Amino acid sequence: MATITIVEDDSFMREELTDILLKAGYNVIAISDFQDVVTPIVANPPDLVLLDINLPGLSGFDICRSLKSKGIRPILILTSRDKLQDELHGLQLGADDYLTKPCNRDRLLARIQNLLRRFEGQPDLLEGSNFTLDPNTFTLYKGDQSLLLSANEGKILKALVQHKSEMVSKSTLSEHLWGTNQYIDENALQVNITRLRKTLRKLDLDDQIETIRGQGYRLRG
Amino acid sequence: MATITIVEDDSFMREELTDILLKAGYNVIAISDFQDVVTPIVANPPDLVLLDINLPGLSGFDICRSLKSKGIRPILILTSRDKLQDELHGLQLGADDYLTKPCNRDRLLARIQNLLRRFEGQPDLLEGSNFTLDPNTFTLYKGDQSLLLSANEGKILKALVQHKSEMVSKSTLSEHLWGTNQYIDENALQVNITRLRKTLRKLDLDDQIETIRGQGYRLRG
DNA sequence: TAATTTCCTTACACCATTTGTAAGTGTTTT
DNA sequence: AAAACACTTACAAATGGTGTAAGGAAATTA
Repeated sequence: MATITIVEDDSFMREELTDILLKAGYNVIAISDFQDVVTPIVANPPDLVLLDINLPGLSGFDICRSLKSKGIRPILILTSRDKLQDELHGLQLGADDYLTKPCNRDRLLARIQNLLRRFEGQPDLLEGSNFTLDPNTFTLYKGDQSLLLSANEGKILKALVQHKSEMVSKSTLSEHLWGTNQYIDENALQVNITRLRKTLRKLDLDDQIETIRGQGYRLRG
Repeated sequence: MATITIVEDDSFMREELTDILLKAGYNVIAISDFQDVVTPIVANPPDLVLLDINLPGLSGFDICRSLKSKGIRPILILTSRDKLQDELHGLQLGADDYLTKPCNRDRLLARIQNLLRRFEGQPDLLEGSNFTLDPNTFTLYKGDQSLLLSANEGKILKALVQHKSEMVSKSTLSEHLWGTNQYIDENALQVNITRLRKTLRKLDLDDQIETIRGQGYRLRG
């Protein structure tokens, strides 16, 4: 069974987490000395690290990246601040998922299960019918060629690929581009579609995006 | 012992590779049906894939990315074309290393050993004393902040971090920036150093780069 | 067919970023 | 004090991304 290391300074929280995980059948190592968190973890690499980002006097973010640079993954971040910013920063690199405290038991276990499953082999490439998209860097691949999409192109194509072969409404695409209900001229979307099509053509990807009149767009394949 | 899957259409080559790997103590699965390469590999994921990029009628690059999107890694590419371009493309995403045919036995085994060691946990973040650098995306991390460096800034910092606390000569840095012996005004390097320092200061990283008069620069720490 | 709606494309202007050059100032060494 | 070296600032050019506008193309409807 998988081993999970807990890094959490609040002793009550730490024991509760330990209890939950033990009962769920995981091996648990709880760190209680915060002088040097990284080396003991590296010395005995677990299958997952549960990391409180708010440690007294320490930067959880630095610990997170330090662990990752040593190959320790996945890392699930615990945070009491429920500000979106921090979560994004945590995910931006190093962390693989986050959770806000106080956390529901089932939710916690679900996330952990998810990460463990996912990290038996890590994917994170989206496959179209004729191409592959890295949704993080917006790099487009086909055969031995590759291409960096612009932000707008990437957002559109990502949305389309995620709804593989299903129609994506214009308003949905607008949200992906400019956020919810930030209304921009509808033509702006059209222009960006045109530009994406043009870019796709550079890799001989013609006729990938089908337009559904009055509704939205759809990826062919 | 680790399992290695071989994808190679030339039967002579395939048997030779199989032989070498078996004698080295690996479990070997050799694919001989090239109708659908990906699914059998996904069904039985090996610890490493040895992939000939020149398959008749197939795009080895597509296979490569398809495998990676399914979480199959590492992938070591075999190529008979010794063009640098292809190798770079192979590495750009999906492949984790490459090898040109015909290949030396010891070299092959060394590469494989390397990859297997590396992929027990994958790092690829460079750690400075106060910061972390992703040398691929040139993203700079410190605490909960991050920052995208420009190409020049990234190249310089990468070179400095790689020679942690050792001096890096101006000519070496020039090579990292503009390639070997492409002489550009020495002042250009100074300017780029200034810019990097300024950027570092945005994350409160002051006095990171020490100048060694008449010689070059050095990372403090 | 004609009118209307919807979509596509091109050109334009604006902005932000990156970068080498140049010139002047500061600092160290001799 | 002079020379050598390093630092900084400003400038201009190039590049790329973006929304807007306007006109043409295509599909739909009457």
